[in-house]
Amino acid sequence: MAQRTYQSLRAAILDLTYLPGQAMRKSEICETLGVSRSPVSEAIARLATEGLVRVVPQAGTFVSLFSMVEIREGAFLREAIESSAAEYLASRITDEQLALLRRNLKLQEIMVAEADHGGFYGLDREFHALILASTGFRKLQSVAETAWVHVDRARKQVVPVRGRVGETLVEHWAIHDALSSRDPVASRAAMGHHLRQLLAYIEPLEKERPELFDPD
Amino acid sequence: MAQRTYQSLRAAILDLTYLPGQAMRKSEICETLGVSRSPVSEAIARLATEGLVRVVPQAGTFVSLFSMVEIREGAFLREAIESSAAEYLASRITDEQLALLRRNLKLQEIMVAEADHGGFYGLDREFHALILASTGFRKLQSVAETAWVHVDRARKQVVPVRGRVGETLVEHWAIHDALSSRDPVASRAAMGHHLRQLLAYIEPLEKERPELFDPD
DNA sequence: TGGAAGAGAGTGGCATGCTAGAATGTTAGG
DNA sequence: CCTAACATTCTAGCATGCCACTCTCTTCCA
Repeated sequence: MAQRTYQSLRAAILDLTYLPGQAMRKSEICETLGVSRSPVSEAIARLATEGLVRVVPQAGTFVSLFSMVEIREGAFLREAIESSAAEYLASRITDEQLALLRRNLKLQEIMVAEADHGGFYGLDREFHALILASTGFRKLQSVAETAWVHVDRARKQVVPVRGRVGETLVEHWAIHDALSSRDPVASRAAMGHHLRQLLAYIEPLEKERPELFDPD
Repeated sequence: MAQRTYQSLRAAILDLTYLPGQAMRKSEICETLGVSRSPVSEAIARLATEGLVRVVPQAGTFVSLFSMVEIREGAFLREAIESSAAEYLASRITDEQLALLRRNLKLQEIMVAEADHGGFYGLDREFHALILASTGFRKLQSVAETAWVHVDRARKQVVPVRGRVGETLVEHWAIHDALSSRDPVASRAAMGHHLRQLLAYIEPLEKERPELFDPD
């Protein structure tokens, strides 16, 4: 049940139900979720290790502000992980795994045609998860997701405004093509290029919404 | 003070004071460290997220067995992170940072000459920490360390037997040289080559001490 | 004698009282 | 009117009681 409160709080932070900088009152959370302080404390401890909240002893826990340093760091980490995964996978990926990728990409094309951005976003996540899962390493996805969490929180502030599903789809196909031709160098390059795109969309946010950011 | 018990337990697991598979009794830990169950629970929760212990609800907490899959995954992750860091750093590293690396390497040479393996190991860690810190990303080191922890636990079973400080020193210098010549490709290659060496020393352990391993 | 069922001990997880310290609002003094 | 010190109120963190569940050892029956 601590797991449940953890996921609940995490989701609330990511979709800005809890605003950056806002205090998270344990007593409030307890009565809202109908649980005791123990599971809430454990959940907050996990959120603190992820950097989503900042705990000040004997004072309070606060939702972390956006930090351009942490966002860049998260982007760097995910690029390091997924680019290496693509390179590693190029010489090992099976035809079945490639077929799963193609199936996912076909669905992405439908979502683009129907302008279903929510559906596209889900398939985007699944596409990257498929690639990481194909390596056979089980925890890679959770590490990448943890690294990515700060980028993702900022992305939600930007992407509804400036979508780029068309370009994203092309880049996804490029990754698939590099993998299917079993070219490690091209696979790393395609994945790296793809992941570097988003950061350019996020950078301006610091100037547009400075109140959300931690003055590093 | 939960932090203190966490570090204490973590160290005990890493140097095999707690053997793989052994049960960790909370009550025992409480009276040993003289603390209550709350900080112990929090520490164990953190260890569980790192994969160092396995918690079976209402049954017990057990030190994780070695797992060749997790060891390979940790090695993959660290290579992904540090190789990318080396590539990233090649075009950004300052002369001061290079000087710090050189100073560290000079000390490593002394340790090799004096056959002080413990001292060399400490400098080895510092060398890699220096490189990660030079990127300006603050959490990189803790992520790499968390990823590496399973490899490190296995390493301690091997390296006292089969040291390779001489070869390691040569590889460290190669990394430094690639960085100082500001060559991203060579830097990534040198770091990747260096990190891939250790795994070859660990692989045989699975056959030598199968009782320590989780039959994946 | 073997196997299964039951009783007991032990475990992790949740709930809750308590304490030390930080922040804020108020009051007293300059 | 401003400043500084104090008191009140809040917080996180630790200690501890309680409970539901698991495991093991013993006992009883086939």
